[in-house]
Amino acid sequence: MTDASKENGTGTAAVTIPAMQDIIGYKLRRAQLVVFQDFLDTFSKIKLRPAEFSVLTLIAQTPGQKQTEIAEQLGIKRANFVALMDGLEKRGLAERRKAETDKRSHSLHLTPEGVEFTKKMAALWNTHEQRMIDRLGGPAERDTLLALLDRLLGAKPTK
Amino acid sequence: MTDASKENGTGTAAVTIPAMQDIIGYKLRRAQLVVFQDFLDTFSKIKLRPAEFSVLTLIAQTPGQKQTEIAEQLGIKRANFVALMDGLEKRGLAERRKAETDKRSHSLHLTPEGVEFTKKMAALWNTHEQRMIDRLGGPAERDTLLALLDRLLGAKPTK
DNA sequence: AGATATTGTTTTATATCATAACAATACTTA
DNA sequence: TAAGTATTGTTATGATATAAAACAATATCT
Repeated sequence: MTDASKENGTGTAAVTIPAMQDIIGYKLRRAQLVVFQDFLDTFSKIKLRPAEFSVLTLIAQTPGQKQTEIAEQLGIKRANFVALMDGLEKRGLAERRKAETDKRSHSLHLTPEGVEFTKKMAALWNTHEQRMIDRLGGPAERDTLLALLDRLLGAKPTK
Repeated sequence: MTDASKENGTGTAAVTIPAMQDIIGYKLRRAQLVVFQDFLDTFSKIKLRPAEFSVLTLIAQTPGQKQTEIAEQLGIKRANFVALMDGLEKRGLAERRKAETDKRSHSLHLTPEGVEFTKKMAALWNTHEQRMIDRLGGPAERDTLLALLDRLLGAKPTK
């Protein structure tokens, strides 16, 4: 029995002290750190961090979105997105364009160099992701993991 | 097909741009944040953060270990452990005792109040963990998830 | 005994993340 | 149309997490 609450025969519910290894949140955190470390090692050669990777990926996927839209999808506060985007722009990978329809907003695009960079990035990512899939045991296990994680993500607190 | 690399019929391997939702590391991170948020909400009433929870749990489980041992198990740098332990000590939940055998080290113990506190903590944790298990679909799915996460944790980079 | 290692600690640097305020622009509605 | 309100990108700032370097006290090794 791995459940944390059990009956102890006295009529009172015993509160079992959890074992850290069996705690969902703890193991999630440790696993995330391990996977991110592999990511960081993999991408150190092109000096790209996870947040930058995700932004370039979203821009490549759907060019023209504005900053707030990209930031929101990734759970990045728009205030913190500014420096991140500044970095990508200074490296010549992405650019802000004044939107015609809404002069407040910037629509985001990859530069030609950004397109090239993104290809190398995606190739690197493949090696990283394949390593993670191998560790899991194969694509079926990867799919299972993603499905379970989706369940955790599913119902955000209504509050 | 959710694989990132496929054949495109030209004889050259196409590098597919990953979809963020299918990236193991990304989904892991998002799920971890959601679970931690539930933890934070649950434990805000007793002002306890995840790191403090884990330290109290390990001390309760095995009293008398020294700081470095506890810190190492949790992946906390011993330098950063000091302030954390200071906090628990100031709250009267745990204490450092001079070790007889090694005057450099401190052996860590719960105070009587710490023991009481830990019971309330464990009860709160049960509600949190049960919520996570419910989201996953049940204890079987929880076990599956933990097993998959263990695989990711298994082979730390030899480097 | 002398060299070397470990323990807890302080200090410091960096990265991450959240909040508040602001100017420019857009939208709503009276 | 004018006035009030909301949104967008931005700056500034604070909180937290994390890592590294150095140090004194003590332990261990040779």
